[in-house]
Amino acid sequence: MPELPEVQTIVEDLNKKVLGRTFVDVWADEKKIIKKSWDVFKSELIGKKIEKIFRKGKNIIFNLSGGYSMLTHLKMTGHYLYDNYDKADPMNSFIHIKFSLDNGKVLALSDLRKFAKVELKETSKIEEELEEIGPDPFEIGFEEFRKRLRTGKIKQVLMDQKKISGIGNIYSDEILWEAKVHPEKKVQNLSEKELKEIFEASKKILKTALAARGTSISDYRDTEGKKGSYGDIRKVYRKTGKECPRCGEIIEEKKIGQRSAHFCPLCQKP
DNA sequence: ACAATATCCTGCGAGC
DNA sequence: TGCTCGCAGGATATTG
Repeated sequence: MPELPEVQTIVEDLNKKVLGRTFVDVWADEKKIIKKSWDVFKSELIGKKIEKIFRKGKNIIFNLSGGYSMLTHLKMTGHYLYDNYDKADPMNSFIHIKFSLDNGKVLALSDLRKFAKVELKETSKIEEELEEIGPDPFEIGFEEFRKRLRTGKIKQVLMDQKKISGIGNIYSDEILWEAKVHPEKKVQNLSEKELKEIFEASKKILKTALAARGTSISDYRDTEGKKGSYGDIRKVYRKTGKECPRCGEIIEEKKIGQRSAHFCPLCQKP
């Protein structure tokens, strides 16, 4: 599922490929992904030029001409595919939206589970929406990071986009393993040292994953339909029953909230 | 005010 | 072999 490293990779690719292009047509077979009337969406989008593409948390925002912006969230299984992507991979075959561009090429949105969200609104309204989303670990220093966490189980808090954005289930597991902190530990019970470790681990893991172009254990693909390689070097996520790469203990899995957490019971004591 | 739970969706792997 | 069933999960809505 796309988290910060995957979304950032996509945004960088999109900036190289579709920045400055104008939408000439749009097609969809699953119109519920669009949050407003299809006819209105289509008529508002066509003719708009892509002036800027950026990321806020896990959201991708296209600033368009005419004071409009398109906000997209890929949720679990969404990914963008551009022009000549890898069609041999079945994961790239769940295409529900196709944006036709003025260079004759197509930007498509593939989404197996159809959870993705596409919103087209005035830029000021989109900006209001984005204010709800907290900063990612690269945008703040340690003091701000600590201030934003406050209470709750650390894994859940790390995944709360209002507090800190960009981190989901995969990287929260990896970050907490790196920082040697149990996922169920309460924020208020964490030492200064542990909080600092978590903050530093957040940046380290996300940076490493970005360099690997993300994690593609299940569904994530880049705009060419290619996989990222962080899955090959991950330590704990979906490694239940395997040995901890640091101490050799068997990795455990536990439901925290509705999410599965993977951790080493020896390195990450409760 | 906050936290726990249900909801959306569909391919896949496990189990019979 | 082929079926059924439950799981995966981000964010939001709903309930406690």
